[in-house]
Amino acid sequence: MRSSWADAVENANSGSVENAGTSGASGASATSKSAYVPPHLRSKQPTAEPPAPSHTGPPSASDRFGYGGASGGPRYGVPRSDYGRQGYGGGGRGAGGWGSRSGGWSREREVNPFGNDDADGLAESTFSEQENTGINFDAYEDIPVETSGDNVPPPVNTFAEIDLGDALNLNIRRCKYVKPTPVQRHAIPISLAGRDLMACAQTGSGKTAAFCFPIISGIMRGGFPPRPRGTRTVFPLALILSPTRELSMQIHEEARKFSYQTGVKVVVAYGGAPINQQLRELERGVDILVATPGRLVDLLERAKVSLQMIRFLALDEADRMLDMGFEPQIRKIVEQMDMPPRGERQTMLFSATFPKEIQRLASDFLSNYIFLAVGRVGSSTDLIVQRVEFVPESDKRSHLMDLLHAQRANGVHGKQALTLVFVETKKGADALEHWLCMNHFPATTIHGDRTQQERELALRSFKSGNTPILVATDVAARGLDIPHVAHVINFDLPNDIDDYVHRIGRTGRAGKTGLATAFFNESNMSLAKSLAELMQEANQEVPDWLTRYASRASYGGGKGRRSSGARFGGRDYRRDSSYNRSGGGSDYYGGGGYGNYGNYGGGYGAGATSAWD
DNA sequence: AAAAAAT
Repeated sequence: MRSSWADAVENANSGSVENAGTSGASGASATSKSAYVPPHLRSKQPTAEPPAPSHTGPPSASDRFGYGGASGGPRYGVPRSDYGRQGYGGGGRGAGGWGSRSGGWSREREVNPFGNDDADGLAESTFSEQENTGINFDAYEDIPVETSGDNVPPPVNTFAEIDLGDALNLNIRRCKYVKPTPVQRHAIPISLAGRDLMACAQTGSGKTAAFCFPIISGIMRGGFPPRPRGTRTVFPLALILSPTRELSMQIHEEARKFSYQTGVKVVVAYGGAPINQQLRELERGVDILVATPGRLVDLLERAKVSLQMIRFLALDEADRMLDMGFEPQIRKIVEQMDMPPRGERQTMLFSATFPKEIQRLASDFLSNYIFLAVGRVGSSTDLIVQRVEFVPESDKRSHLMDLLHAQRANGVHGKQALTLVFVETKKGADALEHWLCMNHFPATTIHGDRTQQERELALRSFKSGNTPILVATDVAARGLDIPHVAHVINFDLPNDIDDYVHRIGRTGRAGKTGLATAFFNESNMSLAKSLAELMQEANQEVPDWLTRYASRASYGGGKGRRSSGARFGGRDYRRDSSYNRSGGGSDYYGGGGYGNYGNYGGGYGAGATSAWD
């Protein structure tokens, strides 16, 4: 019989995971780098006269490797000499203390992104407690972490240990962040040291701040180049790419808070919305550009945007950005336009999952990078109760109805308990939404066939609790931070276990518990093995019938053991024996290209042990 | 086979 889902959550097994220390350094040897050449001194002639930097530009390659690159020994804590140090370390000047913009758009009045009248938002009562963040800080203990790479900078325990600057520190307080999350503790020092980074961490664990803080801080330290004259082309200093429009919007909103009154301007550009308004925003000035790939390519081809001045590149949901659908566009943006090559810019890749083959592709964009894997808040997926039920295709609707009725009966619905239902197709999403509405369950839907307006309306309506059921395709699977999602239902299971991981990650966020229910039937056999293993590793109850399906050889294909590692995120592919045997960097795989993607099930089963096994 | 991402 079925117990209520609320009971299931309550009875969640919250066994703790043993804490694994950071592992020893291994991985790629540093490759030699040529000295940094500012964009305006490079041989390639720009389409327009680029701005002359008011400083020495991005850190030189040798500087970038202050944590033990090719030559320099460890230089922990040594201040950067190439950055103007006036105001460094908190000169008490508040906003703009590090690098005041010499011209351009800093004098424009900036809208308070915190949405309150208390522009400072610093009344003691509001930032002294954790309740506003909704983050369960107790769950932060015993988070397993793995780092690898050369000379990994040590993590910090408090924001105070990091010198991000007065203006940014003020915004951290305004955001009511009390202490850094695990991914922030590790990733921020790595980024501030100028190192490239590949990070596995769930969204909702503070990932956006983990790459935004170093970018904002780095831009302020580096100083703002004067605006170019005689051209309408804009030259952002940082680029953040994400796979969906809504995620780009979300990152933009967060980044605006972090950069409030720092003089750092954040602009977002994505498709489905009028380009003219985005162009106007860009022309008013941009330091950090948040974008989806298609619209950015459009802007680049129209020469509205140049990437010549890029100092920081961040790819969110990096494994999706490098999969079959996106890889050509990303390569075009990163390798075939005018962005400085790896080693000259600083590159950060973030995702909750990082299959080995994708890591190989990603290493093309990185230079002597550090790999970081951080467990979820509360360790792994302990905070999500995962259930899988055998539901024939024809019974799915009535079964869904049963679940929803049970929730309603338990008073678990409305604003505080949203339900996110994933389906496979856009048509299926529309059909299910319609059917739910007919049956008096207020639902809406989000998928790629809807207009951008409809998509945004649907998301707002869901978030507000107005329509507490959202039927979604995979457009909503990644990155979206929707508070109060209590239940994720995989009405149709995805074919890829990593997609499953991202989907269920929409609940159980920020240290809260959640429930994930999957409808499994004959058409999901290819997922049986990986799903059973994933649930087992997350200490979830695996039904016997699923174990039986999983053990059948004919169904055991798929990916075999999870490519992305056991409990979360993944493992540095450079540490695999095949890599170590090659004794080289990514060049060894130069001819590998993308062709093998999808075949990476074999080959490393026994070798893919994790630090927590 | 599907979804996402430019017009």
